[in-house]
Amino acid sequence: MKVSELARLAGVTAETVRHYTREGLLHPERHPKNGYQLFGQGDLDRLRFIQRARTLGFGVAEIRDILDHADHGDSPCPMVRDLLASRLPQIHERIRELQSLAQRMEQALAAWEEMPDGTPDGHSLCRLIESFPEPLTAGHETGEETQ
Amino acid sequence: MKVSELARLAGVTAETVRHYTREGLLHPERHPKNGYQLFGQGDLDRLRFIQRARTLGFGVAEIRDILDHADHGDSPCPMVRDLLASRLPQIHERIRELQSLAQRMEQALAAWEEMPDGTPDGHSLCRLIESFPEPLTAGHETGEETQ
DNA sequence: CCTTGACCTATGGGTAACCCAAGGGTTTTA
DNA sequence: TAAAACCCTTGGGTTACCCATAGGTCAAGG
Repeated sequence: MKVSELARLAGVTAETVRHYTREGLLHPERHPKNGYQLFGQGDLDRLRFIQRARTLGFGVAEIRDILDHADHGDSPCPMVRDLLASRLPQIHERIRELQSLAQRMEQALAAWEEMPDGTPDGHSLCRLIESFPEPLTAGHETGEETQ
Repeated sequence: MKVSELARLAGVTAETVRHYTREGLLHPERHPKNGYQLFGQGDLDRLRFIQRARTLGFGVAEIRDILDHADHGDSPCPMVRDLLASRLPQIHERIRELQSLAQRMEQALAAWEEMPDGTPDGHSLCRLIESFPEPLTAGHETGEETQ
């Protein structure tokens, strides 16, 4: 099958399939005449594996390593377990950060209700933000907010 | 003060200060002789405001809009409130996703313990992942309460 | 005076996992 | 046979920065 059909069967875009192929997760054959990528049933299984691994938080490069191991006949399970175990605390940390963020947002919205309406003064920027606690400038602990 | 001093006072890197300046969040003067960026106390306040807004989940472009409004004498508070209100459900959704992810990871690690050890067969990739449910393109599986 | 080292500048490339547009070839279908 | 539909590759965009490079500037010491 060709790119679009594989993509449709797996529920992703054709671009995603091409992306995985570029990144070395899929190894389609090429039609000798027109250069089209040709996938088989195994590639569909492989793509579904990729999707499940993604939902488990694995990155594309990690999944490539896992698949490479498996392609060499090695069991990737120990690698998978180690990756899972090392990532899990980070996920929990991220959850805590987001819960804290949600709490701050709700707090801000609640505070808004009780404030002198409008507060259209150019002096202050926005009390809702200005009155918020410092983001812990001094301590600088682990907890970069990026994504 | 110069870039590094402002950065140090706010607890960020000089690169971050330059980044915000490039993105139009800060408007330092320029030393006419050497072109150095010159910041004042107001810029420190502004930078702290930016930091607080970031911890509330605002993006750099949004903060620029907020600051621009304020610079024009308009109260940015309605904008802030709307942004907050529209983003909050997404944060909660993201939390749910991550909790589901953590749960799947823990489930996988627990399943590992009970499996026939090693399972070093090249046929299957990794049962821990293969036996997992489909990503469910648009659904909430075994959800969990947050709050 | 001159060098060293710390600081400044602008530019460009990298990150993660894709999405999208452009330009051009191929296959299918009406 | 010609348009519709699909394929290819290349390159640029997304977020919020970080880092490397090359070169200009400044304070202090020898």
